Amino acid sequence: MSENIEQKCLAKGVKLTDQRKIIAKIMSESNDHPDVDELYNRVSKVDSKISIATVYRTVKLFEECGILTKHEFKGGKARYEELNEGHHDHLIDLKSGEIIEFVDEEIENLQEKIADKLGYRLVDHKLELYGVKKKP
Amino acid sequence: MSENIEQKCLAKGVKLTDQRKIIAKIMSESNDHPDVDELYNRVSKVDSKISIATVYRTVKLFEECGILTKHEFKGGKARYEELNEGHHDHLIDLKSGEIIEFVDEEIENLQEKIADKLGYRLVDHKLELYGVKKKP
DNA sequence: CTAGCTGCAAACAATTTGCAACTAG
DNA sequence: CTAGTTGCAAATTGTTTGCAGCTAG
Repeated sequence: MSENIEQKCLAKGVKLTDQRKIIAKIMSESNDHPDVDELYNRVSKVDSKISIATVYRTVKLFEECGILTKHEFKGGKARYEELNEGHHDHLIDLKSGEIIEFVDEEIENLQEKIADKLGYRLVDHKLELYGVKKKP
Repeated sequence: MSENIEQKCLAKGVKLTDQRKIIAKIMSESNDHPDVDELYNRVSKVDSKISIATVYRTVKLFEECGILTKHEFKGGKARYEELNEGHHDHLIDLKSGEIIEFVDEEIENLQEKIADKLGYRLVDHKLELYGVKKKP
């Protein structure tokens, strides 16, 4: 089964401080995509002494360890989400700001094919759809 | 044929000042995707008195008028490019930073289909591929 | 122990804004 | 004429960093 964030830190030789444990816990419990400010708010409720600098540092560290991914959606601050095995893309509701995750095999393959055709090996990609809810 | 930037401004009732004309001209002559700083450099060569604030303001105005599009590629400043009828996406060479434009009907359709399936009308999207050149 | 972490406040980088003087229409 | 624009410098916003003290392993 999928190991949790603390186990991943252990595996990477990353020191597990109290503040990191708290940030890790909050992130694994979050089903949305909080920005650093929001994450800082949530973290502060558990330990009000944690500084925002630590949150920034931790979030970057976790990203480098492959524990979190960073999203830079349109015109805003960076948002983070836990990185689990299943890759997915995002559809952002322009009215509400809600973020819907989706997976589509076909589109993944197509991207590989395009990169290949252009003479590149695909390393990473970003697909974001922006839309508004349809009337039924 | 496609109208030029100045015509578009006229049509939108946007006042055409000297600085806007210069910025418009530079942008239509640019085949790359300059960030504001780079654009400011190019513009300064024509009129060294134009301030960077004006460049920021103009670029935002032009974006709102549908004259330019803004790209926020990974971890950098915003880059701009003229918006012509032909939509395209980008592949970014992670080694050189080079940006390759491409069009793929199939992927465009697929995106519509996905949004639709999720109950949304697609308003905009962003697809960026990040890759490295393949050895032949 | 000690390499690595933390909080704090100051530093940065990109972008925005208030204001008084100017200019396109 | 006058609403809108500009240049300047100061202000904001998101993020990073130097440093002295603290802590996990």
